[in-house]
Order: sequence, then structure tokens, then C-alpha cells
Amino acid sequence: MFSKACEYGIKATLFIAQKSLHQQRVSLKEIASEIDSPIAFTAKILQSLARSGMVDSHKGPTGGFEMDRTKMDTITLYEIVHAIDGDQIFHGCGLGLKQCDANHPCPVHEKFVVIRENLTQMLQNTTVYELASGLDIGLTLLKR
Amino acid sequence: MFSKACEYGIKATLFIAQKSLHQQRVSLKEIASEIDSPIAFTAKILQSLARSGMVDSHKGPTGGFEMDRTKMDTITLYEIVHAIDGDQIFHGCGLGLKQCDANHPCPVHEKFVVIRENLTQMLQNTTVYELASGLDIGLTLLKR
DNA sequence: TCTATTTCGGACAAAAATATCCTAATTAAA
DNA sequence: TTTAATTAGGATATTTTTGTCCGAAATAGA
Ligand code: FES
Ligand code: FES
Repeated sequence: MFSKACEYGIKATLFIAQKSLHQQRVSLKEIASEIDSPIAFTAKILQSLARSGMVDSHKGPTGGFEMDRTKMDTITLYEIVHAIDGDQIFHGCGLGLKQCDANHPCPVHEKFVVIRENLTQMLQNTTVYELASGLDIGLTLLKR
Repeated sequence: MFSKACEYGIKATLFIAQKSLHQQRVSLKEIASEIDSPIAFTAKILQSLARSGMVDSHKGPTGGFEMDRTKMDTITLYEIVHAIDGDQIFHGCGLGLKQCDANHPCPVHEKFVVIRENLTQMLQNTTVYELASGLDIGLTLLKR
């Protein structure tokens, strides 16, 4: 469904958010360990998320990643997925036609758009804060 | 969402089915042309679908691929996707945890299973015949 | 200022997915 | 029986995704 990069990106963001709820900055090393991801690859993804302003990064000793409390409410899974995987999953044809066009539909168009729309709505309605909270109270897990 | 192999496999199957509605066998060359796919790669996928009994293949002059009318009713998109892409999309964790387990859920589990279930139901409820019919009356398209 | 620690970013490497090439096997028809 | 057409299948190539390595830049604290 999502690329590995996207899975890591979501998990990293949620972990950063959860720690930021307690004013704790987390290092790349800690993140990769907690979400069970390859360090250097995770670094690339975090750099990209930092550049697009979803998380804040700081260099040097005591450096690391953190996330504004207010951003946790405005940033949804949709923004993260879109930033990393693009919009193919949101607007692309399920059978790979160059253009998904209701006027020239592929055989699965009618049924596929429903699924695609469900997914889009779900991602748009799910904030980072909501998921970070579930993590924080131990309701959900980021590995195993 | 689906792999390229799976997209080609679905389109090829639907084209074969549509032609079989008129007792017409179709060659690999014709299939690849009609669904706009690389010939040799499509051949691999069709070999696999033939081995798993979803379509019938015949060598030699007048050879090609065809599909039993009765199979069009029993084979759904689910079978095709499962045969080519496996069951990761139907049972795998949305965030890539090794095991999707409701008792040890990832942060998106609750919301993701709904989407996954919708997709599974849709694919299981969609027969090859239904889609081949839409193709046959010109309601839907396999390329462009 | 110096040092240790951290992210940044470019180059590189490995693995997986996608795609191609070529020969063998089969088979219908001349 | 010969020929031409077709799928089968193994080997190889290309592209994309995933993952690694290493030095540069920044920075907090000694
Ligand atoms: S045209 Fe294929 S999903 Fe819309
Ligand atoms: S545990 Fe992640 S989707 Fe079920």
C-alpha cells in the first residue's frame, strides 16, 4: 500500500510527536531504534520531512528532532503520505491507465474510486496528535 | 496500490475474457497491444495465470489464450490479485509491522483494517464476467 | 577555543521490480 | 513431413526502491 519510505516516515513522525508531547527531543539513532528502521535511510526521510516543515531538526549535542504541538493538530497522515509517496495513490488509476478519467473509465474505475476516496478521507481525518496520543498511553505500538 | 505485474495481469485477463465471450482466442501479441503492456513481461504473467488455471493457453498456429465462460463467474479480482501480489495487501500491517495483530496494534490499525476490508470485499465481489461485460459493450477501456 | 555530538547531503551499493532476449517445445496446416 | 506460428521458460538487462558510507556543517558545552 505505502512505500517503505512512507511507512518509516509515518512511524518516525509519530514517535517524534509522542516524545514532543513531553518536551523531549529525540535523536535519529533513537528514532531508528524505536521504529526498527535502517538508520541512514531514515535520516533521508527525516531530512525531507524537516525540509517540508513537518518536523523540526536541530544539529549538535542535545540536537535531534521535535514537533510543534500545534502542528500535531494540523498535520494529518494525508500530508505525510503525499509528501513521501506523491499523489498516485490518491488520484491514479487502479489499473495503471495514464489518466484516471470518469469519462473514459477503466473496468474497475467505479468501484476503485470508492476505495480510493475512503482511504483519502481516512488519512485526511487522522491527525498526528490523535495517533501520538494513542502511542503515549500505550494503546498502540511502533514495532513488533 | 497494485504492482505493475498485477495491473497487467488484471487487464490481460479481462481482455481474454471479453474475447472469449465471442469464442475468440487471443495471442500474446494482441493482448500486449490491446492493454499497452511490454510483450515479454506480459508473457511471464500469463504463464503464471495459466499455470494457476485462471486462463487456458494453447501453443502453435491458431494458439493463444482463452477463458471458460463458467470461470468468468467464479474468478474474481481477488483471486487474480492474490495470485500475483500475494496477501500482504489483504492481511499486512499498513505501517509494515511484521504481523498485523489486533491485540498489539500499530497506530493506524483500527482505521486501516476498515480500508483493507473494504478493498477485500470489493475485489471478492467483482467477477471477471462483470468487468468483461462492461468492456464488451464499450462502457470501459483498457488503455489511454 | 576546542571537542564531541548531532544532522545534512552527496556518492555509492544492494536488492527488488520491471523489462528484454533467445532458444525450446508444441502444434495446426500446407 | 515440413513449415510457420505460437506459448514456455531460462538467462540477462534495466530501472526503481531501499539501504549504506563518509565527510561537511552546525552547535552545545567543557
Ligand atoms: S480510470 Fe482506472 S480507476 Fe479511474
Ligand atoms: S497492526 Fe498495523 S494495520 Fe494492523
